[in-house]
Amino acid sequence: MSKPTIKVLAKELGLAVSTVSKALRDSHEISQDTKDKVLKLAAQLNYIPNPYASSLRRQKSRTIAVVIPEVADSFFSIAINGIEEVAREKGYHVLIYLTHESLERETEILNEFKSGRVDGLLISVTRDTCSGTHITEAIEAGLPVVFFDRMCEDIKAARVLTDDYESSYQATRLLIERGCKKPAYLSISPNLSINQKREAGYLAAVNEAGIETSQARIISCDGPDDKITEQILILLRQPNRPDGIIASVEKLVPPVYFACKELGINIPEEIRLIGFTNLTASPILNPSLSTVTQPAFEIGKTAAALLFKGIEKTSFDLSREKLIIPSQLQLRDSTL
Amino acid sequence: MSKPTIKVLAKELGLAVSTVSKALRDSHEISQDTKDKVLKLAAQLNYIPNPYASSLRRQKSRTIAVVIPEVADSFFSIAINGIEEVAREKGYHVLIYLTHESLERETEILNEFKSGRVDGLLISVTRDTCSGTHITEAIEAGLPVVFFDRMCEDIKAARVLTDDYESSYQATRLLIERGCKKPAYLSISPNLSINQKREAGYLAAVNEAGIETSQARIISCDGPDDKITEQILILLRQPNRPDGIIASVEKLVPPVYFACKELGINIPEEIRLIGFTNLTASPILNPSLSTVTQPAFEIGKTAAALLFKGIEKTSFDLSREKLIIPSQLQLRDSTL
DNA sequence: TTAATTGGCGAAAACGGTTTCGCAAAAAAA
DNA sequence: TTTTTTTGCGAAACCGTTTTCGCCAATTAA
Repeated sequence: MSKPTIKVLAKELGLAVSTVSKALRDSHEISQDTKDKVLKLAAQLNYIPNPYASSLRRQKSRTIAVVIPEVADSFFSIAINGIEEVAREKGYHVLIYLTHESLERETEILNEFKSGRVDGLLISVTRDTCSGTHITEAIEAGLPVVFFDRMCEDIKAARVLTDDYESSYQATRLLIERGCKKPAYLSISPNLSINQKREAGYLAAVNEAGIETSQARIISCDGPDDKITEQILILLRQPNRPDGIIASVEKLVPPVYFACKELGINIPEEIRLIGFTNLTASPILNPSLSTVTQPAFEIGKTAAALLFKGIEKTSFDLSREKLIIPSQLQLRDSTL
Repeated sequence: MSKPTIKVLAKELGLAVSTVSKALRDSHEISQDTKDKVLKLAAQLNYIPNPYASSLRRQKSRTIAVVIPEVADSFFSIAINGIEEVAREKGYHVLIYLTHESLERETEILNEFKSGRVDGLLISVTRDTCSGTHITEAIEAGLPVVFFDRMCEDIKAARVLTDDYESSYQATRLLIERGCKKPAYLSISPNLSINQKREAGYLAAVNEAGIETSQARIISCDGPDDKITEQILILLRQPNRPDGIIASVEKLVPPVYFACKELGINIPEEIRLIGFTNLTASPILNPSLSTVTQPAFEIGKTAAALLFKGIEKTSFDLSREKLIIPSQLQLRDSTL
């Protein structure tokens, strides 16, 4: 029993294929009577239209792409959750692509989209992306694009972000209020949009508090992931080590804990810590971690909803949209 | 500059579309000379073949589907990493679908695949799946299917699993060796394949040690996620409370920590704990958590590789394949 | 030398839907 | 009544590839 096509439906009912097609799409040209018959037989044979035939003719795929650096990260996986939810409601399918921070891969992937494989794109860029032209090319080729979280400042496209500057400012202020005189800011990728804003927020708070630049450190933990702990150890072994740390991405949180444990530095007594993370485990860390929690699910949902608006209403100018969903500061024992 | 099709290439070069198509696919019927010309122009115009036209004609999509209960879970997100890696190598695209443990959704999704949208399926089933026929139907319709992690025992299909029985047995033995007289096993979904094996492994170890059934408890934490902690509190408030806990899924780990903290029960002095989880935060929990760590990445990679073997070699009988990749016991402070 | 083969290419028919257009009959308007 | 409009449907083109044939010329075998 091979898959029934629209042709066999037509033959079975003594109708033309065009009639069947219209009946299935509930066209007004077809009588209710005929529609009923067609629908009935279609249900009976469990007819499922071939999506590729439809895509070819209609020049749309009912598919969107999600391009992200990494999926094994609480922020991105939760965001995907939000994206999938609205895609499903809309009857769209979701293709997923991981760049692993490789601009080259990202470029390849985006280039492929010029073929019309997807109707829209949700992207959180690599840390090296802003030098490329692949995204603007895709946009110019007519692909609706929404940045979420990580974006390129100078590309005119929709974006759904969180309040990186503000939340980083608040996090830094918190450390200072709790008594930190030498708060340090840890990052991974200096030129990433979100990092620049978080860094700026940190600096604003530090300057406002009148902390000398010599005491305010911005440490960029580049290099391979397994070397991060070493870099933090070096930082914490300095005689004039920081008494507060902002871990600006999730990945930096475990290394900070490791380093403190190794050096016998007590959190929060000797060093206060706050991290940008959505880890569910934050409350059960030792000590429990104060976090800047991003609205990952909402960002995913909102970005997807925006994208669909752009896909469905061509009159809608997607590129003007800039949505900010605030993060939340959750205070726990690491900043007592 | 609209997208160049094979037709414009043909016209530009004064060739037939069939010739161009064959040249692009490096057919032996075409002279090297012609191929060079075609390839050159194609590169120049950045020609990307329309995937849907190709899919329609060839009746294959170069796309696979990944159907999982949830993506915001360290096991599944890491597994996706492995899957995406091999899909990319093979030039395949990856569609992702989340069931959120709903059998109904899963059925809808699988039904859609009868249309030929995907060439293969990687699935980790919901906790209610085994009652349905949707998977066997898909297989019978000719879709290559590989189960990974969660599967249905009685469906004849390929599977890539970890050694749930054995690792649970070892974990339980560890608790007993460290002195636990009353180890309890916590689960979420009793009828899930992986749970049954883990439960069996637990029981084997418990029986082997001669622990009375009255002291060996299997607690099923059903109900909504936010009630889990309450159920564990009830368990731990019993006068004859357990002195060891196996948290058989990641989701149970935080509630156990919460409950112990609330009741002032010390881990590991008063109760030892081991969890099935891939959380990167395990080493920095309070106390650090001993885990059964599943080879999530390898499972994803292996399952995908197997699937592609089934897709590419029709002679290969996928359904006989059963691969087991062992988990690792990582001992930390929660079982000292 | 002629016959058989090979190499290189083009015409056209798929793949399975969608959409445009045309046509007849029925209904409404004149 | 005739004319116009509406209703319901079918024929055929089309989306962009792939693939099967068939053809002619050039090469090889007989």
